[in-house]
Amino acid sequence: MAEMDETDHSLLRMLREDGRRTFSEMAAEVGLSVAAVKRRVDRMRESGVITGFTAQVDHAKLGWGIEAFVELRYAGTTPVREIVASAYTVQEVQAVFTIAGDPDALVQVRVRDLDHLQQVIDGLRRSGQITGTKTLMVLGSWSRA
Amino acid sequence: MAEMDETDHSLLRMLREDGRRTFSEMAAEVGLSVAAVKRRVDRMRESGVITGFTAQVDHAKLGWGIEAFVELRYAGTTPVREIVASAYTVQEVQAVFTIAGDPDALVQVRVRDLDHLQQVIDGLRRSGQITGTKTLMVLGSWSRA
DNA sequence: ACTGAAATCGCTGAATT
DNA sequence: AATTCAGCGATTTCAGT
Repeated sequence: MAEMDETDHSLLRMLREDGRRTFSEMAAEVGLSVAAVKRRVDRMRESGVITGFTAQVDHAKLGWGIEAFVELRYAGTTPVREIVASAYTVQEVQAVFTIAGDPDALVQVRVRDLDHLQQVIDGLRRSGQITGTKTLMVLGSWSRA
Repeated sequence: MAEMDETDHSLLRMLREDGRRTFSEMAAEVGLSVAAVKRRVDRMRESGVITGFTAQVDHAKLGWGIEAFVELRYAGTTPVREIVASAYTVQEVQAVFTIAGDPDALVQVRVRDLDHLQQVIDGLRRSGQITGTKTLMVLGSWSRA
């Protein structure tokens, strides 16, 4: 677990709110020099606390308006790495969570329309030793990020 | 739905891979001038395709090592906005997805340990007209981000 | 819509305390 | 571990095409 003081937490919060905020802006806000802020952010990257930076995208604006979670149940003999690997081969899969208990995995997918969702679910069913699925269609989502 | 050409998609892909990539780098890669690239990225922000930029964080390195999804079922009379609002009052909630059918909502939480998880689930149960919960503990996760 | 140039502003590393 | 400073590179705006 990384050593982080209050200033580091402030910088991290600022970068989560706006990943392109400049070192100068942040330096003014925390009351340090630009070089000191850069050093701290570099350190958070090196220690692995910050794993990267990314643009946040409104997928609906790109015509991928449908989001769903698919609960997957696998045959008892399926190893975890195979569960993940098989789900991941489906391009529309955004994230895979392996789960303790039932279901075995929760897969987040993003698709253009319901036909497309049907195809993706079929793809998931074909991609491993799957014994059952349950699809949770997302009506709305709110994220703290 | 926003009008995006192939160049826009390339720029968007680059910014999803590294949200702090410079305009100069991207300009070299797509074969346009820096000013043209800036104009396109500005346009994607204005049109809402890009909603922001953020730092990606390894929460386990900060001591928040446990992730879970909690399926929530509400009393039939509960309006959606109240479902979201009540779940959101719990600080450890990372995201709320309202769902068509059963369950009514899927809530992603991040906590320090199992005691903490217990408290968060109790908090969720208290925060609205909840008739049932089911917790899915995440063992591992892989994201395309 | 893109280019190129000019001015501004921010980043980076080295020397210093 | 923070500061200051100097050199360099990136951003931003604008006139021209």
